[in-house]
Amino acid sequence: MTTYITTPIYYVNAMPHLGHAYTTIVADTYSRFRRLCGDDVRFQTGTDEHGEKIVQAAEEQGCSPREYVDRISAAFQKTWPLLDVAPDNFIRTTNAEHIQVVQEILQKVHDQGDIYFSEYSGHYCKGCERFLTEKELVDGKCPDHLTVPEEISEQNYFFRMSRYQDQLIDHIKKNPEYITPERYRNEVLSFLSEPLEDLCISRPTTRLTWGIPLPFDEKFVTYVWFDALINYLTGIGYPDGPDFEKYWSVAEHVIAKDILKPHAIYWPTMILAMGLTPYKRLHVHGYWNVEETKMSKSIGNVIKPGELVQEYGVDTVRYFLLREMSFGLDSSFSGEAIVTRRNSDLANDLGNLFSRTLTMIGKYVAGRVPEVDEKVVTDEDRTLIGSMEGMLASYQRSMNNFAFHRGLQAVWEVIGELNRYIVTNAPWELAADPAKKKRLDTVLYFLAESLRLIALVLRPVMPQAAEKMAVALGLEESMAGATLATAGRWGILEPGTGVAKGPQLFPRLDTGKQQQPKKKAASRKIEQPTADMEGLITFDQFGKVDLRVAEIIAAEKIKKADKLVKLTLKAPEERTVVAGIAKFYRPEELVGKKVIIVANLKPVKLMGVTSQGMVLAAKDTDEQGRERLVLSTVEGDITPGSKVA
RNA sequence: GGCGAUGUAGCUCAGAUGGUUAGAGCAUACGGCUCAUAUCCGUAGUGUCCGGGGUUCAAUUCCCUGCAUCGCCA
Repeated sequence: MTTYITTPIYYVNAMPHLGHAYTTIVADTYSRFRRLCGDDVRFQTGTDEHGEKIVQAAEEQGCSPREYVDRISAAFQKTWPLLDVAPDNFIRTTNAEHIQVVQEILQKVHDQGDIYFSEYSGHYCKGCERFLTEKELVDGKCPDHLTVPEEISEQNYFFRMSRYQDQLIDHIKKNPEYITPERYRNEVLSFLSEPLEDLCISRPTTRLTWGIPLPFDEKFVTYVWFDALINYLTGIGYPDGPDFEKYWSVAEHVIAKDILKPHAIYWPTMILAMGLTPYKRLHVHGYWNVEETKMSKSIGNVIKPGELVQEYGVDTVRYFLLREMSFGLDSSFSGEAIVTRRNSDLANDLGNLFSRTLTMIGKYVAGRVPEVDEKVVTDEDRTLIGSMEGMLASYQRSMNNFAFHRGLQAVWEVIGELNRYIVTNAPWELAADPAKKKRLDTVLYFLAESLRLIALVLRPVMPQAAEKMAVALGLEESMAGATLATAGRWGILEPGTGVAKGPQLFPRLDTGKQQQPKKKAASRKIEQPTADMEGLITFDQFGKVDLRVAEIIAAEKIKKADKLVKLTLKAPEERTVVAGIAKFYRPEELVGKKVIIVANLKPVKLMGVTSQGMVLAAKDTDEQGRERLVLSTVEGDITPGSKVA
């Protein structure tokens, strides 16, 4: 498979901030994830460098536009390695190749009649770099910049976006995943339900020269979108580069919600006008709210990615951003939230799990991965393998859908399970008894192998921590080219592998608050049955459930309820039980069956019928997603009312 | 003004084409363990599931309406 993932190219009127960092980390993580899946991946980011604001900013700083954009673009290029972001290509709209391709495309689209010349006038706001409508003005001023717009009459070139409107609507409707999450797809469709206006794509050179000249009229330069969006094509060698076909057919764009319209409307219509196939998916994310206000360049509460990394570490920053934000929604950002995530998820749960496991392998089995003895493998062990496999599946599904928070949640669920596994198996007790050596070996193998899988799936999110884990587990070389197909299975770790605990993976960070040592409370014994771990119950607890064999002596469907059947049972007394099995059994075929019931369930009224207990049944789903349900019964003849235990 | 989204524990959020006792993490209290990074495990909670009406045997879930917040459009 092949993957082409892009970030927007960032406008160089501002230095890199949290918003840029998030978008780019998302794209980087996805690119690493697809590589982990074995894909041929191309990941591109870059800078957008033309326009009026750039000229202004350069003037303010007393340098030429060229010097200015070189400097800011360099700042972006220097920022990404700090975040462990590794694009395959960094494109700049001032590149000669890009400029040439933009001009070729403009000429082609112009030649086919999709670009026309027209005159209009209006209130032009320099800050917005666009004309404002009367209604947008507040007291005659631009509401965003609080300045009075200039009255300008201008001739310009327009792109016939409207010509491709129906084709675009059709494409979006036929491809539910074209724009995700769904809320943004709906927003675009709602916008498209009104006729589109054509798009102004030029600026006269009398007003702006810092842009790409129109090939068919040298008195004009291209204005923003026809220049910027085309980077997605020029970056992979459009029109005839060898990689173009390969990557364009699978192009996926990541953007923040503020540039939804250009990416979901302008860009696809441009693509259609060029005669290309639309990109594959557009992933739209929300904003980070900082201290209750939106991240904005103009407000000034800008968070510098480099400083974040310096303070918390790159892995923590990446983990936090991906874990904390539900992709598509807004989230709030605070140092306190980062520290909480770092300490509880990374230091306490993962770091400590890793540390205690490696220490025990060092102490109890001389630092070598031990062998599993099949004879001492328990049901709990098999459940653990199942959990790890379940985690791998749900992780992959979530990462593919850009639900990074869910993917990480799945990983942390098994981390919790492993911490419980250590407590229930208490390797320190096994180690104290030489007769339990094989069990000890098996438990430690299960832990090490689970950690190997965790290190594998964390690679896209926290490359450095995952690498440290791999090194400590003695598999740095075999990890290098590993994919989920080759290494994402249980039982790969070789017994005998030398394991060496390194420094702490994630030292705890100071919360700022003084940690009060917990005072020892007077111990006080309360006798009560307690569960040893979630999901397990004690024998006493099990003993409270009164399971019995019951014979169905009558059955009738409850009217107006499509799932419910009223059963009369002999167990041995007669009782009424309502069961939700009407979709799977007809009443007449139920009579005479001996089923297993929970006899001491608190009675409950369903559809006006009091149900005294519950019938046990097993349920699954076949490959078509159809549900199947089979009643639990007993093998052989036995008196109704017999206890099941 | 039009369209849409959201409103669930102290905080951040899951949730079910309507069905027993509404969940998770963080925070809090208590107990246990000692392999581990003052970590880990267990137990305990608290909820007008935004308000009001309707449909239904049954609504946090469906419908209507109001309020609040947010987004898109005009």
